[in-house]
Amino acid sequence: MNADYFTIGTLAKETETKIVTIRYYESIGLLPEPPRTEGNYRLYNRSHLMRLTFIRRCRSLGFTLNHVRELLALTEKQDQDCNEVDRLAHSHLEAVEHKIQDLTKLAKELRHQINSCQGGRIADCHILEALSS
Amino acid sequence: MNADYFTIGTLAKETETKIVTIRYYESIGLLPEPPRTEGNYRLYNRSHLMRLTFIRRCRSLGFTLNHVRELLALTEKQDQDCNEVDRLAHSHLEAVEHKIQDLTKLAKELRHQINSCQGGRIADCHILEALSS
DNA sequence: CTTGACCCTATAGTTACTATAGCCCCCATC
DNA sequence: GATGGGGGCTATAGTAACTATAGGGTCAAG
Repeated sequence: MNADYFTIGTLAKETETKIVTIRYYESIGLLPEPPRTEGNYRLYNRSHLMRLTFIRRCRSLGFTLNHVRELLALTEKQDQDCNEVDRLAHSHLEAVEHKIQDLTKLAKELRHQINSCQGGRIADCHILEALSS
Repeated sequence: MNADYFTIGTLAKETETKIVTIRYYESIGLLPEPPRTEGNYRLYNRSHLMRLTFIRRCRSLGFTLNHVRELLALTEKQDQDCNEVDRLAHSHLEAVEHKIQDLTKLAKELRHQINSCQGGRIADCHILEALSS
């Protein structure tokens, strides 16, 4: 057994993902089928770890699995004609920048609310207003 | 009929939400039951619009409906003792700041990729690396 | 050689929608 | 005032992205 390989439980812990979710991603082709041990255990390496970490972060940022698939495809389309890649990257960048803007507004209001708490009571809360206009 | 009130179709268009999704939010108590016309049509106003806009933005930012429920509750807990509110606001702020960091990294790599496209071919892509460490 | 932690497949359940069926309201127009 | 088309209503079933459970095999430690 190579020290560079690890089982699904380790991968799950490192990425804070449920084991069943990892197998689910494999079943829908988002993660490649890894090699197996003689006892039929899946064996993962660093590249699986990176790919899964990427997927999980994207999911927590509100991208759908199809979005993630596209982003991963961008990675794999190196050294190819890039009109399509460019178009996709632009559209994803726009979405990402919009999300950053929204989150920045939300963070500002949360900080405001935390500051308002100094006196023991909440004065005025604009969390809803931050993202509702 | 007051001009300040509008039907579910209008609300759906304004918030880019499916009509069925609005009714679903009502059914799980995330949106209040609106008044009805004599013909049993739901009638919404600006406050419904704001609340739904907030919910939809939060969802697109990767918060679960339970997170959204908590954030909305923060808004409604004005003038109450604020230990709990403060704790929640801090924890949400932390999550939001983390999301901003991740998105900023992703945006940087997307911009890099877009620039690489100048020559007609993609040189090196680090989108995956941006969110996998 | 058994025990306990971990892995396997397969299937059913949950969350957050989304689509469809079958019917009602409203109002413009014939 | 009948009628037809664009909405709205409820109720139920289906989809996406997980999550839990059952029933069983693997493997290192004692």
